[in-house]
Amino acid sequence: MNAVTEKNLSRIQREKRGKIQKAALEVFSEYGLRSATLDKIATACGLTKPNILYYYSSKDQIYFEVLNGLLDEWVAPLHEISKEGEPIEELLGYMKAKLKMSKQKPKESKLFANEILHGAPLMQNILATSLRQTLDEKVAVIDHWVSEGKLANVSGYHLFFSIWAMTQHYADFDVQVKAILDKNEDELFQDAEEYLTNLLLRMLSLPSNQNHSAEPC
Amino acid sequence: MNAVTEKNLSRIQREKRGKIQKAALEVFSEYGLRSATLDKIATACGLTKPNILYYYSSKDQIYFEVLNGLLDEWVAPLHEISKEGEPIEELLGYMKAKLKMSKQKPKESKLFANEILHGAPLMQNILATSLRQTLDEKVAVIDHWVSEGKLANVSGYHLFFSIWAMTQHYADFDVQVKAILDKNEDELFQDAEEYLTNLLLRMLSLPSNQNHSAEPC
DNA sequence: AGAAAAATTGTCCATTTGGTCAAAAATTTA
DNA sequence: TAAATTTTTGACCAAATGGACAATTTTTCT
Repeated sequence: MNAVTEKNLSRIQREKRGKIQKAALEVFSEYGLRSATLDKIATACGLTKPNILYYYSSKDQIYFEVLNGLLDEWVAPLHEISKEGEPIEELLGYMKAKLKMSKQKPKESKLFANEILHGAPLMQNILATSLRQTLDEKVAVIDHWVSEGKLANVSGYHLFFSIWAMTQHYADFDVQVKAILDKNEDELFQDAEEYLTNLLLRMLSLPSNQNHSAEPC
Repeated sequence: MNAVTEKNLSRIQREKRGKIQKAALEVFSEYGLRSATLDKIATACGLTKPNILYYYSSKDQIYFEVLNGLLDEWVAPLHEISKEGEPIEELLGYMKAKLKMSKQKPKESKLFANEILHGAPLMQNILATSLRQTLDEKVAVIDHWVSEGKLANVSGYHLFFSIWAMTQHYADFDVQVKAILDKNEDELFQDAEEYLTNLLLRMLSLPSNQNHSAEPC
């Protein structure tokens, strides 16, 4: 019949599952898996608790679905790093993409942060296989750039760790950031981007000659 | 009578409260406030649940005491930054102190991270007053160094954010880091320190002349 | 030692919460 | 329109859990 609709779900099913997932993201990202209650999710999406359980078999399953549904999107910017591109440009672009996600998707960021913070019981496998493999590839690209003399000599792994840490910090610890800085969000992220751009430029540029022009003394 | 013992607690009280706090740190840092149960804490310290409630009036109070008991220690390295010292040395020292804490006190780091991640309901006040004030002072020091030409021109606030983010990342997201890198902890933190030292050196050194010696072309 | 105070515990309770289920309501299909 | 199917819900249950409390044991003090 309706082989076109994704996963063969009826209109109602797609709508309701969507509502539930959206509400679940709100609640899980704010409270974490355990503190989030089905009642909170139910209230947030205007359904009753048994109705939610008609669409998902358990609270854990909702959590799993939400987490998994966001995973690809979350890792996507990493795939955009191109071996063919200009090294520093590529890495600056990656940082900016991650920072943009922190600004526009803080709930998602917090959801992942919370999951990893508590041992990543549902993701450890993915981290150690899929993410690790992707990262290994990108680190190889960085090593290549370094060996070609297009990039200062840095550890690719730690470079990625620090980009993750610094960009996600503005989402995950926004309460702290906002307790210290009064700026509005636009200003804040503008400043952050400027700061991080400068940081990466200094970090990644070759020490002797900035840019490409070697200018002998 | 025993006016010397801190807070006038008996030997037994000091011992038991210590045990409870230690166990509570384990459990709270692993599970978070809500998922942690008094039974888990009781098991972890070898006491019964009612016995714990003899020393602390509620689970929330235990959490509050643990968090507060660690706060001073947590912020301490910030106070060590001296206006009189050599700027880059001071900031490298701060980074190293924070990194050392991530290595030696990952549970504490996770406890704070979790608290802030979920809106810092018990700390927002402290963040916005005490921490903010201390940080303002230290940022003023950095601005002073910058204006004196002893440091590259960077935003002090964002510099601190990035140092916090990068160092605490190795504790808070250790599961992810370890899923990606096989190194043992000593190696890992050794590499991290090297990487971060390099990063800060490049970030903070004045662009034209490294070190202090201006060597005209 | 004996009394007083402190510490410990077994038992119990109320609330929260994930989940069940049968019945009712709404929707789709024939 | 009537039957079949899907969706929704009110009522209910069992387990988990924070906490109360009286009784008992241990420690301290005189």
